[in-house]
Amino acid sequence: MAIRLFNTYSRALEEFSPLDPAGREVKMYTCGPTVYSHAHLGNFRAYVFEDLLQRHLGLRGFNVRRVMNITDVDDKTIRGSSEAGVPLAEFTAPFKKAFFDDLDTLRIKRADSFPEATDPRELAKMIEMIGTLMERGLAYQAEDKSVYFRINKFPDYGKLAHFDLAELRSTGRVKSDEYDKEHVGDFALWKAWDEEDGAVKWESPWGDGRPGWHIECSAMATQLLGEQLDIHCGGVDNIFPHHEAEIAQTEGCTGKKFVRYWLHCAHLMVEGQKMAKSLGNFYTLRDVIGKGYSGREVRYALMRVHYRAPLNFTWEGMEEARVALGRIDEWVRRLNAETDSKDNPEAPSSKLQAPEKHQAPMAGPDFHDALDDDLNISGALGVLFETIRETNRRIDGGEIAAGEAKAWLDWWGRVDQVLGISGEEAALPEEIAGLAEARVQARLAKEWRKSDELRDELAARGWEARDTKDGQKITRRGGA
RNA sequence: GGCGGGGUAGCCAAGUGGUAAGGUCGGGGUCUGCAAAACCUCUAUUCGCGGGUUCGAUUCCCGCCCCCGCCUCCA
Repeated sequence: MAIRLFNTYSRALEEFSPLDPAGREVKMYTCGPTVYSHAHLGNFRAYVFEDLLQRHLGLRGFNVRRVMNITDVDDKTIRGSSEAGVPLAEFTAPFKKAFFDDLDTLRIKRADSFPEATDPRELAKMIEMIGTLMERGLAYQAEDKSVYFRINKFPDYGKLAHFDLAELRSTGRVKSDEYDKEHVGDFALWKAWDEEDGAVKWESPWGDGRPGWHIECSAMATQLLGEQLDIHCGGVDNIFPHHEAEIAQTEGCTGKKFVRYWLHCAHLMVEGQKMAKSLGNFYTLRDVIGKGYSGREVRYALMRVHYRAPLNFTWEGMEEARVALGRIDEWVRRLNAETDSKDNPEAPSSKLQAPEKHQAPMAGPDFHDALDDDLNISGALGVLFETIRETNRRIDGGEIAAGEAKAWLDWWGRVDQVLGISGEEAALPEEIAGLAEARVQARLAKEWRKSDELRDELAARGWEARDTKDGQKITRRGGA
């Protein structure tokens, strides 16, 4: 089954085929964070979506080369460093580190490179591109000394967002100091230095200053991935102007189609509104972890809604994620028990004849097929949970042989290559083991009151005691 | 005003021209010393509203309503 993706450019589902179908290489560029504070959950929704996309393409045999930029110079980083009274690089460093820590917490695979806007090599590329645009009359230096892109010279400007330039209407977000431009829609390629920038400046043919935001991505993408990309992702708020500008700049330089597939994810909402730093209604990953949730629980909560639908962040949703993951964990444990507990791993399980060949037996829709359809995660999770219920039912009935349990674990392994949500068995702390043993003794003595107290005690510490036909089982609940 | 996304059970959310996946919550069971887990079972005659096409529409067409976002540097 072919992979189909919704392309913002055409506003239609398109069958995915990379530039180089033979090599199966996919060049993917994803807009990264501006490191002036901690990224918020809305940002991470986008990164989790991109991670899911990368993992699914990987499972389908594509070799994804991904680049994610780090914006470490802009108005906000400059303001932050000046308020903190430290050099720009010193101000952004801890936020860069925090960003990578957060990626790890959410089990987001690292991109192949994370270029930074202030890297001299990247700056050189930006200046080179601006120079080319100047030569071609696609850019001009205004009276304020800044260099702007001349959108009237680029007929395709507006094609991605489907905007008619004549219809552009100001929303008051235009800064008043941009009156030197030929057209209100012209955007800065190089921003001339002014006093507020302090020590932050680089030399260029047009005087000291710093790069505009958009040129950053054009330069890094072409420098690291080439003039044409397969996939470019971001949040819907990047469609205009950011990605529109990227197309104009890049194609203005190369004359080639910049991106084949534009993918954008919808916003994360809080109480029905977009989560945004500018609105002050945002949570950072650290806020949620601080409430006792684990990275994989957050990952699941961000991933479980289709990327093009708005996702409302709620604590109820976090609880649901916790319960659902606990169910998956328990299922995996049971399958493992079915493979472990049999006396002879060579022999089929005691109970029934074991079929020799256990391809995970699915008639009907497959997990990965669902994802082929524009990352239909709900459909895919539906397959997973139906599988869980069915295999649990058969384990209850003693119908699963060791070989089949093993086959299901293999199936889960492939599924989790994409989901990245499997739990890790936490080692039993001595203290917990002691309480558990005391409870076993109490139960043997039929001291129910004492055993119930010990169960509560364990629960208070995040461990659950269950009495099964094979004796007491201690498992970690929630978290991890 | 222009351009998008969305409106399906308490909540989250798939989906198909033929009569509604899955998750979660809640009720009832099996099991258990009691629980928990797991499983079984119940919970939308109905898919924002009104028309139309059709033997039949949640699914196609037309009109309308509501929510959210973008419209120059927010993922």
